[in-house]
Amino acid sequence: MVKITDVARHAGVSPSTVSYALSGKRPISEETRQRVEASIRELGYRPHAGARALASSRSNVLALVVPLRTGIHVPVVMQFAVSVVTTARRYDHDVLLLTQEEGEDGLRRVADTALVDALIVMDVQLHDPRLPLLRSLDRPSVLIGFPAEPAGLTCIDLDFMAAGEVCVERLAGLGHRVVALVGSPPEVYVRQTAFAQRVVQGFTAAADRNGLASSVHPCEASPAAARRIAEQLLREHPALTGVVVHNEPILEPLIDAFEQLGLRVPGDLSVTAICPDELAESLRVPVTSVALPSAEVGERAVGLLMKKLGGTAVPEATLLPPRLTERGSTAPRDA
Amino acid sequence: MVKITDVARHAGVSPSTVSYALSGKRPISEETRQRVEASIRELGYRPHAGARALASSRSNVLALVVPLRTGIHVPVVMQFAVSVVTTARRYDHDVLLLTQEEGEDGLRRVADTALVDALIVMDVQLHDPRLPLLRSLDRPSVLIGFPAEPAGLTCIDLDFMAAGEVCVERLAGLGHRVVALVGSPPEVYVRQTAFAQRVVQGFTAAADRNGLASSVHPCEASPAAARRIAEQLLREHPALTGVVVHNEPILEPLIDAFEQLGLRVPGDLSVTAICPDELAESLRVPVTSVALPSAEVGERAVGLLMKKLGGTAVPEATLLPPRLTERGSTAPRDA
DNA sequence: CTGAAAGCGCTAACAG
DNA sequence: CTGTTAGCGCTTTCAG
Repeated sequence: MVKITDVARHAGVSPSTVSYALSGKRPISEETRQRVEASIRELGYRPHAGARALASSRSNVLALVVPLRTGIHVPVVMQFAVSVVTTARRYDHDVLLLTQEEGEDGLRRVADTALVDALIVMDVQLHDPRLPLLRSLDRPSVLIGFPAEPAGLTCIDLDFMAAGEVCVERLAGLGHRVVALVGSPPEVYVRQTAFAQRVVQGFTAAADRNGLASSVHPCEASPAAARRIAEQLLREHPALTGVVVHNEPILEPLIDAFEQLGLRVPGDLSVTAICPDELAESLRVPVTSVALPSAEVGERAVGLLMKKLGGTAVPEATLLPPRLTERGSTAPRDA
Repeated sequence: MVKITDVARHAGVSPSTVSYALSGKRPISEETRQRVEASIRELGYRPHAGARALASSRSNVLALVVPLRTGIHVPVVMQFAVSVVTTARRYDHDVLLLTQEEGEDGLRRVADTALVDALIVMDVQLHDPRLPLLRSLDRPSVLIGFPAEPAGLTCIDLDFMAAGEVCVERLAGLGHRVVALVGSPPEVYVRQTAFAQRVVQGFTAAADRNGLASSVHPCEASPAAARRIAEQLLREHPALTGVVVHNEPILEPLIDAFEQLGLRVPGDLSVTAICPDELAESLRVPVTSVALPSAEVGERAVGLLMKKLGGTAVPEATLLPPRLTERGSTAPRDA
């Protein structure tokens, strides 16, 4: 293995000069830098990660805790993870993958052993058991999602309440008077996943504000459940003309079900969704939707972490404003 | 930070004794071990990962390279990743997440900097550009999937050829004489992803062997594409009564399309699939399928890596035999 | 702008 | 069964 002293000897400089040439933490004459870089290339030198971590007390690794629960949409998690890894690399960091299964012990372990410099935690619950730990850890963290008590933590997420509102406002603007929210599977609400509840809040508030009749319907992530919900909606809310869907897997089946029940989208029924743009675009009926910006959230989460690692203060809360894209699934209500 | 010398002093032993008590690499008297463990607990000692890696030249971290390409089924990747992480933890290892985007440089980087001890590479192509690198690396690796030239590498995967065969044999056994394979999206074949081609080989060979008329149809992963394929099949192969599907996202839409075209499953048409059991079970018509054992592959990949890290020789090729589960989508052909 | 040298915290000979 | 000690390879004072 070629080490820094080898490079130093080969370039005719001291090890510290090689180190500084690499880190840029002190000025190096252009000529010296050239020689050092040439030697590095020639010898194929790679600094030893462990040695570096030991000497600098920085591992340049971030922990990413991904959820395993049911009721979450896997592609979103994956997209987010990829975005975190890609962004971390831009900052010269790597990403250690942890599953939620590891729980608090896992977080403590990777933090206390200095395996990672900082943590990103996905799928935060309203009363997440990991919050006290994260607050007490000596390493910075960023949460994806907002708990009930976010004080002392750094959180980022789409503003789901505003997203729910925007969907309703859009439907109201098109003249719809009776709307329904088809939401995530029941267990998601039972677990008190913040984002799901926030959508409900926004949806309901905006409906009330606009004088719309509204109802909320959790829904399992299966086509059969979608069909049942569609039938139930038509039966119980015959005047319904606007639906907001916050449940990726059933988006297409639900629209299919409505059409099979004789309702045209958007002719008889306008549909808006909160989901990734790629999904909304790819459906048979492209759906007007508020984007779930996983990639952006991942990017910004890493950015926040880097600032914190650099000693810069960051806002405790970052709520990304909803961005609604008009597609083919919404239309004015028939007069 | 509490370090090993602190523990040693507190327990009245030497640092090496603490180290050995932790690693079990040499016998420690029961009494000493008790004292050491008590001190560790009391002081909340956690060995520094970097120091450990430097001194032992083992980071206890595995690299996992996940694919990003289109045409792969995300939940399978995720399930595999989770299985790798979970299994790695059982062996006291962690997992560093790399995206395929990083390419060969990324692999070389994490290997050469000693960030990881070993690598797991998913989505291996027939002529994967990373193969020479993996062969030359001084760290062990395991590939998920088989390239054209697997010599000198450790590979593991479901035996996709046998899987294709099993599906056909099953249909043949039920009396079906005309069968079709609805496969992965065209780009998957263009990329020469080994597993997709192997399914085709097995499918075709078994069909020929059994004297069945057969055809192969790559298919995009959209419901619309599924519909088109269904129509095309009925038009071009009116005698068709058996279908093998190797394309998760379209499994349900395809069956829907067949039924909307007037074909009952399994009454008029028997369907078998190669897909995760959870998917096959969850469909409206539970589908007879060969399981895609992501969890098992992940587990065994880690197991192989651990053996290699321990200096034990392992087989170059591990092909998991297909396991077909009978569900509601297959029936004997009408006489 | 550069060098010398003191660790970072742990492991693994070596010695007993 | 246990202790002593020499590194592992790098970063970062301190000194010039």
